[in-house]
Amino acid sequence: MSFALIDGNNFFVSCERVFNPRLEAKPVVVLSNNDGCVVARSAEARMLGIKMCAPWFQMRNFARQHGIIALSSNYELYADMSNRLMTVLGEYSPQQEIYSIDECFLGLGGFEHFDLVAYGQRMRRQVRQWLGLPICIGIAATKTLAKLANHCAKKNLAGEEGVCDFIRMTESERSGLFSTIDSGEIWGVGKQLREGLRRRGIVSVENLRRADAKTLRREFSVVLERTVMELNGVPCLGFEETPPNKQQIISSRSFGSYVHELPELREAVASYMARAAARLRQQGSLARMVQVSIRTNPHQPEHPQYQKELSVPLSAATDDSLRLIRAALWALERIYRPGFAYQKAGVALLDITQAGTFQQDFFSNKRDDPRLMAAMDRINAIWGSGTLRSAAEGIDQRWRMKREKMSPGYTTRWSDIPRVH
DNA sequence: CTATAACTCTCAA
DNA sequence: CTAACGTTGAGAGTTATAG
Repeated sequence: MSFALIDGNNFFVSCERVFNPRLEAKPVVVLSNNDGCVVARSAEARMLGIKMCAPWFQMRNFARQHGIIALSSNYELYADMSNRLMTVLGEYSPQQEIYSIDECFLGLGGFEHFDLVAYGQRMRRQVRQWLGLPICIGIAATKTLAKLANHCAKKNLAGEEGVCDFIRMTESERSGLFSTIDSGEIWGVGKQLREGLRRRGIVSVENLRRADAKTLRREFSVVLERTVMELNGVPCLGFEETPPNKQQIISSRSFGSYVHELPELREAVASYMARAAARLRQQGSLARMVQVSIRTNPHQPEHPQYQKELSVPLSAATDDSLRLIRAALWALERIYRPGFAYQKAGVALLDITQAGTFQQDFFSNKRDDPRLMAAMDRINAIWGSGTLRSAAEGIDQRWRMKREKMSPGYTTRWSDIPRVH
């Protein structure tokens, strides 16, 4: 068995460039929600030393000096481009695992007699021509190695023109290459683990690959043991073609500006819960627990800080937005304290079960009417989400996040398509 | 005491 | 111009609690 991992090159920036060629060859960054931090940067922006997750307001001046173009994130656009990308790539194998908005694995079992590098080049050309997006491709015997091969393709450490195939390399070529790569580049090795490994003299990918898996399991975790085996070509990670239902659904967001009063918080919490409940119904599940959290801005320690969350068990599992909103607001009332500048609120649906298999409420004869939610979901599907909503979500929604530099919905909104004069 | 629930930490994109 | 630092989810491991 072998795997390919296909990954978009600075995906969000590339999506923007497809529809705005003036961004080509310039330093461009895309910002997180609320125009907070850098979440994607073009090669030119990276060269200028812009770091991932850098708070935007701190680098405003630097950006102005160097002509860096910043854009708010336009998730509608990226999600739509992602769907197109995944559809095109899915044609290249009967097995596809969509891992994130810009990444997927393809199962290449039975493709061994192919020239896989040429196959990868074909994918690249087609995606470039059909969608205008640049991608890189890593090919190897396990998912962890395919991720690493993709990294090598991106950084031009090995392979040719954005395609890197470890299977085709000799053992000594791989050893040589792996000795030059830091362990932190490996999928599953984050900041903590990298530091722990370094203390034991394990610095490079090659060091880790040669280390004793059982010992590492004892000293770290079973996860690291699997990683080591995967690096040695032993597949430990399965293929997830159909993503399992979520076990928890979270909806949280920072506000456009601080919120002080309960009524505004109530609107936000109701809105977040409506979103979460819609996703719950989409996967055909019910939730038995609702959690609400609010907090001030932890980056301003000189201001009074407050952070609190509360979980509420429901007497019966439900997917009814109105019922879930009532529970969330009940929890919010209990954790709200006046006198603080709230920066963020969130809700979570927990203890999720499949619809139809749940325990009915012993103490209540009230039943949800599924027709109401079905009608609401259909109306919002046709006319846009939020068209029909609970009054608790509010009208003005002044707390909504800021996105001051957002590009148009080029592929999803007729009204946003620029006119040609 | 064990089994499970609840919570914390880490990682990822 | 102001003031200003993301979101979502999984899984492992640890601690608390119930019986």
